Amino acid sequence: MDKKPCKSIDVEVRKGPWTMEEDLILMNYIANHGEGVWNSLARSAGLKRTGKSCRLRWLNYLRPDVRRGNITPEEQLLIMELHAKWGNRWSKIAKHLPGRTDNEIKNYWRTRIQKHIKQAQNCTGQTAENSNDQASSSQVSSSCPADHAVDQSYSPPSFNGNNMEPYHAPFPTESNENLWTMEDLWSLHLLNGD
DNA sequence: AATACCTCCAACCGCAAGCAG
DNA sequence: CCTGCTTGCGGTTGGAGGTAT
Repeated sequence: MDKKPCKSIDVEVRKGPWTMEEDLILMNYIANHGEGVWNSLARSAGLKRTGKSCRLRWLNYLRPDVRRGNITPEEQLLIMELHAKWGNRWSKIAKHLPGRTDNEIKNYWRTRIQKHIKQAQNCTGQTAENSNDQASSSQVSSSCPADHAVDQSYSPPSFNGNNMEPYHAPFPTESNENLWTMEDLWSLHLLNGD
């Protein structure tokens, strides 16, 4: 893939966190030209990023319809349900959760749900090793009872027992995640005149 | 107050599938 | 049919921020 990092000139490729400027460039470019061939998009837009990186940034963060944080109990249930059905098919699962990205669901699963699965299993006397984190990746539901156990016995702290209470999704808008909010970006983008 | 540890998430990497020439 | 390129996906990692000691 990156076998030929530089076809013509040594174009240095930026990595790491995106800057506000880069975000704006990408947003403006897509607003004007639409999504397209990401590699050439990156070049034409003047971004020193790979097409992959641009695509990821757009899909996971910049898209206007993307919703981040604040996963509702309903969504959480749905994720668990679909994961029990399909395993780690994050993109497939994401399609059933409008505005959610596969990356977010994946992260959510790994950081929140999986943790509680382990805890639940420890409580029921199973060892964490038994359940082998990755078990779900390929054989998933069929051969992994633990995964089903998830559905029923796993009870996320946020909405278990007493009827799906809280999780009042504290994160207002993730505003503090980056130094600028999506609203900032979009208003800037509008100012820049699309 | 300092620092060690933990959690979470954005972003990168490698692989595979799809497609065009 | 073969080859190379692009896209999409899933796994993994690095670092920022939060919490505990």
